Order: sequence, then C-alpha cells, then structure tokens
Amino acid sequence: MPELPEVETVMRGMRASLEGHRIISAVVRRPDLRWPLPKDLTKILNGRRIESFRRRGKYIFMRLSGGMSMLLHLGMSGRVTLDASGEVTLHEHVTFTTEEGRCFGLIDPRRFGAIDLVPTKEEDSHRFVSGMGPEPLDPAFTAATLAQSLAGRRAPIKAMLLDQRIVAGLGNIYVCEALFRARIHPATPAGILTMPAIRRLVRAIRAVLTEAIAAGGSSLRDYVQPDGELGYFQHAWRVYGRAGQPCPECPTKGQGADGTDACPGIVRITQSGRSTFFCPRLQTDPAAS
DNA sequence: CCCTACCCCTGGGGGC
DNA sequence: TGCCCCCAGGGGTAGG
Repeated sequence: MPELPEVETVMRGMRASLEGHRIISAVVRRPDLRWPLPKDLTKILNGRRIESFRRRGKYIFMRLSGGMSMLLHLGMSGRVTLDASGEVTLHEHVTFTTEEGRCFGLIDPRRFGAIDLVPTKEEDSHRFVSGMGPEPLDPAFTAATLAQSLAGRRAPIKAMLLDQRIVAGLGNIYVCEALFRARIHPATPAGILTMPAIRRLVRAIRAVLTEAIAAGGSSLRDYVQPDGELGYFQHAWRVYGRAGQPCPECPTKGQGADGTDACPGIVRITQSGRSTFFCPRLQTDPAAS
C-alpha cells in the first residue's frame, strides 16, 4: 500500500527518532513475510548503530554501523510502530529495541512486506531495487527520459506508471491522481502520448507527490505515521475512491446550452485487475474521437 | 520482449 | 447477529 509519500513519511519518522541509536535486540515472531526473513537477522543486527536512512522507490534502507544496510518494504498493509513503551500488538512480526530505550516494529497483517540485509556498498544492486526507474522527484526524471521509456509501448499509460522500472515509487492512488491532473485518459497506449502530454504528466507526478509528502501521506485503513499521527492527503484526492461523485473540476450540472457537455462524474474501471478512477470528460480517450 | 492473469495474505465493509 | 462476496496501497511469476 504505502506508496512513495507514505514511505517517505515513515522514513522521516524513523530518522527523527532512531538515528544514532544502537540496536540491542531484535525479536522475530513471524519470519514468513513476502520472503523468509534472513535467518540470522537477530544476530547480525545486534549491537549495530543506526547511522542513517535512505528511501528508494517504496523501499527504505536503514544504514547500520559495520557497512550493513537493512532493507524494508511495507507491502500493502505494512506499518512501522515507534513505541517507547514497547507494547507489542497483533501482527507485529518483528520488534527491535535500542539501547536508548526505544522499540520499533514492523506491523503487517497481509505479510506482503519484506525485510532483507545487504552490504551498504551494494544497496543499489539488491534485487529489490536494481532495475528500478528514476526517482520521480529527482531532476533526472524528465519528460525526455520518460518519453524514451514509453516510446513504442502499447500498454495503457496507467499500467506503465505502475511499473517500477519506468519510474519508482508510484502506486495505484498517485497514478490515478497524476493522470487526472495531466488530463490523460488512463487507457491511452503509452507510446502514442504527445510530448506536451508527457510534460504535463511529469509535472503532475511531481506536484501530487510533493503535496502528498507535505501532508504526511494518505492515511488508509492500515497506514498511519510512525508517531501515530494521521496523514491527511486522502482528503485531497480528486478521483481516487470517488466513483459516482462529481468531478471536482468539471462544472456541476446543466452546463452548456444543450447540456451535451455535462460531466457524468468520476468513473471507476478495472485495468489489469486493479481499480482506476478518472473523469471521462476531462481525461479524453483518443480512441473515442 | 511485451502484456495479461493470477497468486501470495488478512481484514473490513456492504448486502442479504 | 452471521455469512458471503468483493475489495484493498504491491509485486513476482507463469503463460499466451
């Protein structure tokens, strides 16, 4: 679940309360997450100092003393607790304690999340992140590079943007929101997008992610910030989860002298098994005209 | 290579 | 109240 803004928020929360701490215990209650946890996780982590944090796409690297990094992925339902009392809750599969007296744990009911260890020097060649596309908030992510990645592709732009090899960190919510802001129909074959459309798309992706991070992410069923605060970007969604509701940017009702321009409201369709939300009036389908 | 369908897993919500 | 079906933020793999 958590997409880039939520992962960024989680990472910042961890950084604020854990940087500089020394891990003195790691308790594994369930090793069977998306992949089995490293067998000697506890032994390897014990005694290491938490030096810094880094996010790549939807993954968090926690850099530890001794040149070791712990890689963390939250899957669909993953959450990090930062609980000074150390109280363990249901589905808290791993719990760490620091010398400074703080506990942090991974809660993940669906267990699609993952934890792995990698030498810090080899972070970028870890199989989870090698082959990942550019960071969308990095200057290296431009209309030119995105156009190059989309050239010749016939898959819908929605599916392309969910592909982490094209651009890192986007998920279902922010792809829907970015396509709406860019006025692009989600079913448009990626390769036929014009350069102006791709430029709008890059701007829209940057804007929606930046705004969402500033809001502390979107609080969904499972996700809250590590400090327990709620992100509030879900109130800023314009199309996601709003099927049947009026489009926030179309005139309401009875527009145009003959009424032909009326907006039917936000529509939900299914693309490769996942829900897509869009405004059929503003996000025009090139195949329909 | 490209693309779709399906699978992993648990829980919440709506309809009956 | 209970049950059953659908749905959910991700992503890897198998197969056409």
